[in-house]
Amino acid sequence: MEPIYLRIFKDIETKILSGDWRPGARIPKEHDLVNDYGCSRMTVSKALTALVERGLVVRKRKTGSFVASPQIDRTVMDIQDIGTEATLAGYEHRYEILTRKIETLGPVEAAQLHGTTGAEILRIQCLHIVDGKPTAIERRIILLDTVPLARNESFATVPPAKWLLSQVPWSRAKHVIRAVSADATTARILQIERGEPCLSLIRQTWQNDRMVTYVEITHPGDRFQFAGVFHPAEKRASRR
Amino acid sequence: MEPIYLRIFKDIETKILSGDWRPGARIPKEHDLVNDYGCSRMTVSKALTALVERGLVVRKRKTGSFVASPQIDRTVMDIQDIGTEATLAGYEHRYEILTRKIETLGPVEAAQLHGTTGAEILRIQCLHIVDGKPTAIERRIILLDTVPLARNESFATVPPAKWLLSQVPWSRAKHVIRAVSADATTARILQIERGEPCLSLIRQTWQNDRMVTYVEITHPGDRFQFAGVFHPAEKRASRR
DNA sequence: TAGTGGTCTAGACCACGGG
DNA sequence: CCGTGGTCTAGACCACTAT
Repeated sequence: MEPIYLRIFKDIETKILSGDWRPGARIPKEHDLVNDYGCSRMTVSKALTALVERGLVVRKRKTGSFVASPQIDRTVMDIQDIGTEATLAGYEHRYEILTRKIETLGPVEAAQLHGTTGAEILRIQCLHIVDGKPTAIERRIILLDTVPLARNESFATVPPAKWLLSQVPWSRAKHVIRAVSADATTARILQIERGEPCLSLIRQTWQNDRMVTYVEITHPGDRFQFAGVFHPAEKRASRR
Repeated sequence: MEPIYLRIFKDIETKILSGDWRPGARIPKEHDLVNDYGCSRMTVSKALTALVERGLVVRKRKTGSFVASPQIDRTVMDIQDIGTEATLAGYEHRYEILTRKIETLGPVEAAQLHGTTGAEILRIQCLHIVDGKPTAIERRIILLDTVPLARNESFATVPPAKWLLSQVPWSRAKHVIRAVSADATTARILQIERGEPCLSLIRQTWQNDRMVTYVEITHPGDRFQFAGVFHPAEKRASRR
């Protein structure tokens, strides 16, 4: 027999992960959940505590409990949004859209991303400039089937990463970090020498087994690093 | 007034982090803690649940609760022990000690590591070979003040990372990941061209504000990457 | 002030697993 | 078997904060 608190936990988790309950939405008050499930308030509380710990829920006295805002990377390392990060670190940040076009996914890429050949995608390239220096190239694919609203979004004012966070309620992500050589194009855009080492972060994101986005962010090796302080189970990380 | 469960949590946490209770040690049974703190069993249980969640404690029915084994990186990414990882991935792994000598920490390095000039250290260089190919150079400093037993350890059979995990009960760690160019020495040892991109992981570890070790692990960019799948708050990560 | 979550109790029954 | 943790109750009082 499955524990009641786990059933409550899973029910709410499902509602949130599926996007049924959007970030900021109100979660039934504890008293109501007690009635719904016919259990004691401690049991409800245990489920909600676990949801808070999982980062899906925030609780506020007097006002109630709410669906938290998605923070895919909080568990790993905070590379979610170069702009926000740079600002926090006290640097000026801006970005330019280099290209933006709608295509269909070719067979090679489809295989590489475990996606579907022919799926309609939005392909974007951005250059991020921090403190006046080119700091990252962002090469991104957004699956228009999963995020149809992207079709009409120019990304002129809101960076793709930030915009996506507001559109897709909660996600699963895969990260790969590599060291690569700058190819000719990359070198020119980042204003470095060809062959210089670059730090490459690839992130692929899904919601409910539907791919949301695939992005490769390439940083000059000498202008970027990932850093984090951790004591076990305190998950904050930062980058410089 | 601090909640009782938090007080219990902190008391036990302190005992474990300080090394007072070693990994595997028995934690007082819930009934005893109920008596010690004069509270109900639910309150004790709440504290223990939080300790499990933090990774400091494991609980077993009938047998009791115990101090967990330290797993510094479980919260971040599993790069703790190249040998174990390689074996898990199905590759053959061996390593060679290149140098091993006792020195004192010079002023430059001391400043860099926020350590004390003149502190006695053990300096080790290892080469890790996975699947027959040089895969990582490990350049490590161990503070002999903090880990005196290292003085007599040859590391001929047990890699430094693994040995340290067994010696230092629990730690705080800082990680930095960078892309760097292979210098002449590194290139020769890793059998790559000079200037080729390498992935560098630096990890500095403390126990109770005393530095334990500082290590830089340098991988050829084309033979190594960090990868992880995460859905928020499920912290498993792996590397290939 | 009133509504909400935060904590706590003093029991209870059950599930698991070592002897 | 029986000791241990796993879960649960039906209340209770308190702390915080929006109104």
